[in-house]
Amino acid sequence: MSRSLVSKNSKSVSNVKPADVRPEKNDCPQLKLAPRDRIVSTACELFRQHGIRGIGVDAIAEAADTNKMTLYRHFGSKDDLICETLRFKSEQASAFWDELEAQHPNDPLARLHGWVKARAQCLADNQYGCDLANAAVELKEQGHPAHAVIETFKLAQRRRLEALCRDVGVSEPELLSDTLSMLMEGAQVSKLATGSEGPSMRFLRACEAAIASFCQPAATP
Amino acid sequence: MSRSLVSKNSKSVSNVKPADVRPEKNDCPQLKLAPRDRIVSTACELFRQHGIRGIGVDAIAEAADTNKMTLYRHFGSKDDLICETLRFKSEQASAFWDELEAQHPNDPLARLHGWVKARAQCLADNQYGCDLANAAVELKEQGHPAHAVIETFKLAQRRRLEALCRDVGVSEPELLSDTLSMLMEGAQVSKLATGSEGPSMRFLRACEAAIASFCQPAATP
DNA sequence: CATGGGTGTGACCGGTCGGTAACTATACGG
DNA sequence: CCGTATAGTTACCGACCGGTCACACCCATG
Repeated sequence: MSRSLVSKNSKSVSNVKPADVRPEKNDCPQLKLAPRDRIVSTACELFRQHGIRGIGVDAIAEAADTNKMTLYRHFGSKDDLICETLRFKSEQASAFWDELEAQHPNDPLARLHGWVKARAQCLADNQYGCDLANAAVELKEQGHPAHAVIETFKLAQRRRLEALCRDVGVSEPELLSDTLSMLMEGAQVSKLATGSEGPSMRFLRACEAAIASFCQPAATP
Repeated sequence: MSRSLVSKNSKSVSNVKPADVRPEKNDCPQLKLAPRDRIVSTACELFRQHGIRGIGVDAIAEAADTNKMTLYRHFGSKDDLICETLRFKSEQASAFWDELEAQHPNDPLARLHGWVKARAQCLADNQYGCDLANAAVELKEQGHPAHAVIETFKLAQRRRLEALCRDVGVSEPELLSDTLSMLMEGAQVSKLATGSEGPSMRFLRACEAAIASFCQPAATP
């Protein structure tokens, strides 16, 4: 008598059909952006909601209020589109850093706390984690062009955070920077896996504690 | 003149065909375990390598040196199999905790450091991160039975780590526990996204620094 | 030797995938 | 007003997906 001979016909792993997406077509009318831009931003959203492998090009095109042919005229393949959406997200993140710098000029510590606060807010706002990191998890085929985009993005983020920690004048800026990076990345995936009542609920306090401990003259006795 | 009209016919998002997997069939002969167990452990490995959506039931069955019918006689659906592999991994993790307890009886602090060291080793050894967390990232369909398995697992892990921190007698055990959880989760996905030269390279030091700072009477001035 | 449960085989199903072809409709700049 | 470029439409392709069927097989137990 073997175990688990139950629950047939679930189908929940299969992709999302165009019909499931259509109702959201006009949620963000995007006021007649160029088709290409509509496709990119729609793909961003659908990749994030359903996963890269979980949504088809047909559904993306339809949700973007266009069609597959037009999509393929702008992007040679789905992989191309994936890379483009990741680059798009990269640029948004880069803009966030510029904004942060503008908000707290000449005050690195305020910038660092601003960073933590913004990340915590972002964590609370969306339930899908970092698109770039999720893509890295989802796309296992090594050599996939997306990996280069992801790595470039993560490297840039790391550099900026490390530079910020250095500007604050903290002891061991690389260690603090990488600690904060891991806390952030971990908070996002943890929220996906465990829900908002999991470890991620203490993300902000964990970051502040880490920063405080590195601002002390030395944490070792 | 629009951008990126290049690179057609990549296909790298498509699933792995049985033929691609067959050569590895005998890598781990598993010495004629029962078909059911061969399927579970093979599925574990292939899910981890290719992602849950990236491998088909046919390929799993073939790699397990059996066939699709037998697979479906033991597991009513692919989703069933997914859940079973996640439960399998959960049990392995649970066994790891027991082992840890046996290695350092009556010495919570050694146990905590042992945990960090083991996690760091695991991080160095495998390149695929936490299977349960990866599944959470990959399976966006809410209501998927795997989510319950994942949540149960993560909850158990969190409880054990928090109990350990409490036993150590640290200040704010929940905060340290969740900090370590996030560091670990973050290190794994960061390694996937950024590679082994990214933030994850400082995972061990980050953990030790966190523990040290919580062992101080107080980190706040 | 029979019988019956677990296993292997191969064909098959409807559906979706990523991607393409051929043709039409629209917009815009000269 | 025409030519060109872009966008929309429909149908199609081969491949693969998760899942099922009927049937032969093996082998232990009675």
